[in-house]
Amino acid sequence: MLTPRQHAAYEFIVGFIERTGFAPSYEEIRRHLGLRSLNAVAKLVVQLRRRGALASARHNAKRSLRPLALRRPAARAAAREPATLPLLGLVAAGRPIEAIENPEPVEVPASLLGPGERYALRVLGDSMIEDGIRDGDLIVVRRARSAENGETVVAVVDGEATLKRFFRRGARVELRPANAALRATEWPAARVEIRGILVGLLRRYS
Amino acid sequence: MLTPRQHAAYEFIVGFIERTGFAPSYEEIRRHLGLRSLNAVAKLVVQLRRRGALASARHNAKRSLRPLALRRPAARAAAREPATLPLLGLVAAGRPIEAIENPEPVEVPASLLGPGERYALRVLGDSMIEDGIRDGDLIVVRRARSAENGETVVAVVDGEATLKRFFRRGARVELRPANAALRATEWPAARVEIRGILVGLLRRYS
DNA sequence: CTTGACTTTCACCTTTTGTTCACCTAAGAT
DNA sequence: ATCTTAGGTGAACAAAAGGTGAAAGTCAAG
Repeated sequence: MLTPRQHAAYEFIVGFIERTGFAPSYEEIRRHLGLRSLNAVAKLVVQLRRRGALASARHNAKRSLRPLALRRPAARAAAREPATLPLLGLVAAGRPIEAIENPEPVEVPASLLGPGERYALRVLGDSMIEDGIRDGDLIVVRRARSAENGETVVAVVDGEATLKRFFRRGARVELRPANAALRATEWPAARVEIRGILVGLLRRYS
Repeated sequence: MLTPRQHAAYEFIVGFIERTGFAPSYEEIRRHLGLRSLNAVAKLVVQLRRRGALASARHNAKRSLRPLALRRPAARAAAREPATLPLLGLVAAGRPIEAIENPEPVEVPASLLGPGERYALRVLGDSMIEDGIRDGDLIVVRRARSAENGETVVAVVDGEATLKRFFRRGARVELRPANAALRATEWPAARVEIRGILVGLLRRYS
């Protein structure tokens, strides 16, 4: 549970993101809360992370505050059945691989469901390893045709499906892997077809 | 079930959270109940926790009162429910944190179930980030008292729960984080109590 | 390579708040 | 009658949370 101060900070951050599409800087939070020291903001952010209200981010990543869904139970729908999504194929990594059309159903928890059409993919390779997405993971994707900067998307370029972070650069689009060994690629926006946005991940250790 | 006094306190707490989004302090409860001593509040809170109306919290955590769904048994018999596991608490990272009692259920897909008793924990911090386990992830753990070398375990050392890779070194045990910024620790085997082995992971992007 | 915009950290201080100790009262249960 | 449990009073305490100011560290873009 948050303290009033933390709550105020959290509300501001969430609201800010909703209004502007990007996260506030510490300075902006400081001003809004009427503080004098950035350290106070930093400490609040630490608390919010500790309490699971904000996701932790790459060190020093700017404007990277991201609310972590601490969603309230929501009017639980009627008799729920174990929900399944179609496993549409493999999404790659270093070397993109085509998606196959062989929808085998996989069960996912309701917490990974939500508005919009969703499907599952198996991750192949290590291109997103620094974002904690590993070879063999099952990802849940919400079907979408556009994305916000920084979101992780399933995109098809020249018939090859990849999982990358999405950044719009004017008329071009950057697809950035989370792997220091790989380069970001940039394409004319028209050549990149977004197929969905990453919303969940399932991993099994055997 | 609850005594009238307990009920009054509980109602106030729940209402307060609904109104403000955060939990009341003991002082605020005291005022509302017309008490003079904080100790009276403390005792009521203890009762409410004992009776499963409130979740237990970290020692000294401020404004951490959290109502626990007092779900009545309902007809949960035959109806095939999505499988759930108890969310037993937080497992840390840099700074280990206590487990909570009074687990709340979280739904997991059948693929993460299997032989043995299993439970869920919320990951806090980045100690295992290089293994793709991130802050806020939900992990599924199979209860076990021993582990094989290299397995990722939930272990308790001196009352602190951590998530680490396990290695046996003769009479000692090495607990190795997956984070270059952190050091592996080594302990006499007797001091390390293994609580379970990591078998699954669930992440949600918001 | 430098700059500017940001995030982190350090040292140190104040306030808020949960916990505990000793002791008291009333109402049932044994 | 007395033991146990729920509720209370009041005071003291320790830890967590919240802050100030300044400095250092990072990273992407120019």
